[in-house]
Amino acid sequence: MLRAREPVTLRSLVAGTGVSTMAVYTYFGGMDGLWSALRQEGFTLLAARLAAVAPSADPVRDLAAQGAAYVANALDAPDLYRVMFDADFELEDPQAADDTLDSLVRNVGRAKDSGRFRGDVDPLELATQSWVIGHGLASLATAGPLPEGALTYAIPMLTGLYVAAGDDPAQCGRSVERGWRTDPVTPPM
Amino acid sequence: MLRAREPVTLRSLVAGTGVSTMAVYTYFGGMDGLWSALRQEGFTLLAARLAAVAPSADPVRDLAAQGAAYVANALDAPDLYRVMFDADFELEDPQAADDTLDSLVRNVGRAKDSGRFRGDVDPLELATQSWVIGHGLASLATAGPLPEGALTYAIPMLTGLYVAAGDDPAQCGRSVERGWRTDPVTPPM
DNA sequence: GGAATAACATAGCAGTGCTATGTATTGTGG
DNA sequence: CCACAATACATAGCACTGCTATGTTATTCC
Repeated sequence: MLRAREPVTLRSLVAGTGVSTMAVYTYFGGMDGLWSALRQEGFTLLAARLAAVAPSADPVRDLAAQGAAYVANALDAPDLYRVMFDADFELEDPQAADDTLDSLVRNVGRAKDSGRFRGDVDPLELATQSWVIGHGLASLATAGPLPEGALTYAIPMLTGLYVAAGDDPAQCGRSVERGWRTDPVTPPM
Repeated sequence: MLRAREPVTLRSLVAGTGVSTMAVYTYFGGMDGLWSALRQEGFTLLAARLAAVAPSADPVRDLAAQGAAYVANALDAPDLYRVMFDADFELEDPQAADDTLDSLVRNVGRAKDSGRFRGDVDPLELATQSWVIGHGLASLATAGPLPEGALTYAIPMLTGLYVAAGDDPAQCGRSVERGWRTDPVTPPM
């Protein structure tokens, strides 16, 4: 994990590569393009990591496992995560950000189909709310104010959210707990 | 609301003031100190705004009203809000950040005392979880990816959180709804 | 195999935060 | 009341930043 936090400058980037500063302009069109490409890469990695959560017979567990994968992804590369949401949200490929949500939306749909969630639950809305919890935890944890242990707040928070969506409290608690405890593994490149 | 987002430079700051760049070093000790002072001011304003939420007879309503005040504060000055959580969390006066939470913690305690929340609820934990929801919404909304209307997700999310803490679902829904609809007013300076 | 095009390197520009130094201005002890 | 020390700034300049204009190769196409 990076700790030094020295500034990322154009000249420091090309220092060890034996290449000149112009290469950055050839491939990225400047520093803005480089940061943009980096954010894009961050969302691609995130989407891949969420997609790597193997679906089980329990869609609520899978939702919690994806939440754990989301937070773990942020903590594995906190600087990258912060860069992703630093600038105004203008990705040249917004599809990558949508893919992040889509895998959540699908699991909410599965939970509806299996009768765990009520029929009037909007999958996109509930997925977005799960995202808000994951981002809130990841953002505060990577920024500093939230202690590491507070990440387990995701368990009661997600449980409350999914119980409100219709799931049985006891069963939901077990599902979320098991999903959250799932050791998230970085997907192969 | 600021839209231009031109870079904040030392020379552009002192341009119209008839003062030289050295004044910034006399009063803030450099740009880092200036940004730090700006973050500090942001937390002071936020704490004042949360403290300005007048307590009612319904502590759950007050919690939701503080959530609304938190998000409104972020949306009134989105650039300031982002600066607050941009850098590593090193405030010269962490008390200002703690004050932000304390007013929430007190309302959770009131909800416990009135029997709305269970006795085993940890006020600091539940206040922190409310903060996570508020920050998640505010951060995603000010960064761009979340549409404006999604801020009302706070209502079902907070309701789910407080119902899980022991509140009656129907009563909690009414309290949170009323609290969230409270028009937040900027406190006098 | 000559020409057009891309992929770089070199050098330099305007602008950045910051500091060394100089110069008033203010407060203070006798 | 006044020499004097300390503060509050202004001026000039340094090292560094992202970026661009121009030159120099390499590659590709017909």
